[in-house]
Amino acid sequence: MGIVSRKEREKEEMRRLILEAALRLFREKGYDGVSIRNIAEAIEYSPATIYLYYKDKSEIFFALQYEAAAVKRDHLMPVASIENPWERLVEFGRRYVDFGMKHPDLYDLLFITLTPMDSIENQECWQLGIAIHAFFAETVQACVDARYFKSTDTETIAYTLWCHAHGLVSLFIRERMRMYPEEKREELAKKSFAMMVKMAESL
Amino acid sequence: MGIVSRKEREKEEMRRLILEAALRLFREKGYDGVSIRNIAEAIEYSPATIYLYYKDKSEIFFALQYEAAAVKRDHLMPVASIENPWERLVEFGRRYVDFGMKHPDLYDLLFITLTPMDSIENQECWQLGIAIHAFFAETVQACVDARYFKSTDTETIAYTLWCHAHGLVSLFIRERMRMYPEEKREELAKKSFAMMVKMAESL
DNA sequence: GCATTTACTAAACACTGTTCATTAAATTTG
DNA sequence: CAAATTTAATGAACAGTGTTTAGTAAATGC
Repeated sequence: MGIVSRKEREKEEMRRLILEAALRLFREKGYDGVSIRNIAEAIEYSPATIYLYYKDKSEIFFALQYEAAAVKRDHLMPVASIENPWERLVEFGRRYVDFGMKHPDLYDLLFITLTPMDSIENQECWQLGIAIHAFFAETVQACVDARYFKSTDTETIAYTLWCHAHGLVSLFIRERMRMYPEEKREELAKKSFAMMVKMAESL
Repeated sequence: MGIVSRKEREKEEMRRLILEAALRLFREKGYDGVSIRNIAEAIEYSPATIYLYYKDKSEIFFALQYEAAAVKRDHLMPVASIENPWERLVEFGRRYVDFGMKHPDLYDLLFITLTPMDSIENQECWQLGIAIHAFFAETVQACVDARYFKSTDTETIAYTLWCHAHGLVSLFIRERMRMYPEEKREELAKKSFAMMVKMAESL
């Protein structure tokens, strides 16, 4: 292997170094709480060096959002092997909520953060997200096809289920459950999920 | 009226001036997109003057969050006059979603923004929010008492309904419905609300 | 009229994202 | 091998941020 490929490898290593430092810092202090200077300090390089590997702060954000989408995919896609569409759907939902609770910063990155959403459609992370959503929509369609619901409005069913799951996770991780005592919050979330499953059964 | 009361009045007018400029700017550019200097420029005072009326930027945020909660209360509380608890609940939900769609920045302020939530329990805005939530919980309780649901787990029912409504609004205003064509999004939201009402009927 | 309080601000401090000229090292060329 | 060139990294700067402080000028109290 010539020096060209070594250079490329080193460049890739540097990008990883930046990304890992950024992810760790973002998890600790949030996107706005971390500066390029903080990241540079963490990897013991000058701030200007970061700009040799990423165009700006938002590009680091996009790269991390892709990582987050990949973690989410690995967390959810195992349910693809479940034959029964209804069981597959329920397990998908359970894992979606579980992902949000276990990785609040990644969930935030994917579904709440507003930052630079302008050209997101062109980003890899978006493509990955679309693919996972498509799998979800197909699973709902499979349930409709197998007459698991009275309604046949697949799109609305899928969206309604997503709304509930997203509301569940985002109220939790954005600290809007303070009217419930800390130790009851997770239990309430579990009960609500179960209730939604029951409601969906008679949908 | 002595000059003391005039001074107080002037102080109050100044606070209003700051708040109105801040609210307008926050709506246009978001909390992070607006600087103290921007607000100062808008009201034609120096940045330091702002600090004579508000301790820091987060106090302006709290004041605005209180205004937002008041707008929300005015938008929702008229339903208190609806006698039938189920009709009251449905109308409350409709207006909750409507408030979020009509005032995305206020909704954001109340239910999504993370900013300085540390000591929020002591803030007026939180008390107001708690009161509105309590009214919602009481309405659900009234429905349970009147046997509108099979389930009697009031807390979980209320929370589940809230999750769905919040998910609906927050996915919309945080731009996570891009997989649906722009012109279909609001219709989908309406359909989903209707579906949730139907589901709740058979809860 | 003079002392005091009030209202306000210019300037500074320590940050931020980002750019650019410069340096030092690695690589290619003669 | 030495000279020329490309590459990698940075120090310093620019324009912005939230916030504090010292100082001024006007309004008020005596």
